[in-house]
Amino acid sequence: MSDPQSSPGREATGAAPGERPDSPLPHTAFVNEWRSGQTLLVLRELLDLAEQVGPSIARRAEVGHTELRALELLVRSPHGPVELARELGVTSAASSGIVDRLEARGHVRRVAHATDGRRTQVVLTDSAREEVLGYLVPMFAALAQMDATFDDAEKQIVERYLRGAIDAIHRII
Amino acid sequence: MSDPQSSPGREATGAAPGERPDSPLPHTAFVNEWRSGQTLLVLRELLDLAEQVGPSIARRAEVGHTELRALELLVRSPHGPVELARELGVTSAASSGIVDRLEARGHVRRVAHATDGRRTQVVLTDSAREEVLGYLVPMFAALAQMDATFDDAEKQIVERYLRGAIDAIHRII
DNA sequence: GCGGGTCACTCATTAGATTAGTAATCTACT
DNA sequence: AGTAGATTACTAATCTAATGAGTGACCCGC
Repeated sequence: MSDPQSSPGREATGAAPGERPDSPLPHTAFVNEWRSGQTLLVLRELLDLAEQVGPSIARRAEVGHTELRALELLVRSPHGPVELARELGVTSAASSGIVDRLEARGHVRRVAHATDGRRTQVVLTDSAREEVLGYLVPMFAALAQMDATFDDAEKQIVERYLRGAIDAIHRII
Repeated sequence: MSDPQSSPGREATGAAPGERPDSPLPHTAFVNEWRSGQTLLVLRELLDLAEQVGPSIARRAEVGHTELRALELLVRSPHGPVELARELGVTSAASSGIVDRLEARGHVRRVAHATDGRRTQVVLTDSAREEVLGYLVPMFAALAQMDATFDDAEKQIVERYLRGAIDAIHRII
């Protein structure tokens, strides 16, 4: 997500001896041409920042990055280990380890499923819920406070922009 | 950053036998009270999505997540290994390995620094620059296209919102 | 009541990070 | 000019968290 604007390591039309002077490096050429607007730059700054949130909280909470993502899922509702694995994009073997580590730290409990003897429900403990939310709530509160300074007409414009950004990102995901 | 809205695993005022009925779980209570607006939900959807971009591209490019981040930095300008380590938030030992792996795949070259005998410049090869930009350009192009459908007054509102979001996130980072 | 599918888990291996420590080189001070 | 302290790049040993492969328990439709 970093800014590909300008590439000091290479001239736009630079050519090594023996190469054709305008050798086709289409993406490089495209990016060198490109001057994006202020709003787009701010959006990209936000997207870059968003990538740092997870790892940063995980460090402070002293859990792995994937473990934090598991905790975030578990804040919403209990999941089985395999279900977690699917949502996290890891193997069920990895998920077993994730639940082991979270259980060892007292963040979750394994509870047998009521009707299906194969299943286990991984349930967040109250203390873990409080801790996870304790990390997230300040951000959500600050976002809500910021959001409240916009009237409905403005929010509608912003929402259209944000949905546009989501669609754009979905093109490469 | 998944949605902490609603917590089916626990009643808002639920209390285990022997506990005080309204035991203080302040963050949980706060979140249970909270109904956030549509725009905020869309913003959070965007932030969640942003976290997936890096890993998804790294998978396709068949490089590690940190290696991709290094490549993104190197698209902008050459860096020394230690400089990379600082920007990536890893140790210099890890950075040595990152550069090793990128070099082995032909994505970067190590070039001796012109004046400082201690230093190495890690330089992106043209093919790697093209490849990295090839993954990013479609998204940037789509974002620019979307951005172009907004007039200046609208962009100003959006920009204020985005800057507000950046500030909010910075409170917990 | 059997067979295919699912779930949770274990084991061995691998990728990628850490800590600790080294040699080479640069820079500031006397 | 000589030297002390910083900085750079790297190596070695170790740790963590992932993978792939495979196991046994259990569910459900035929």
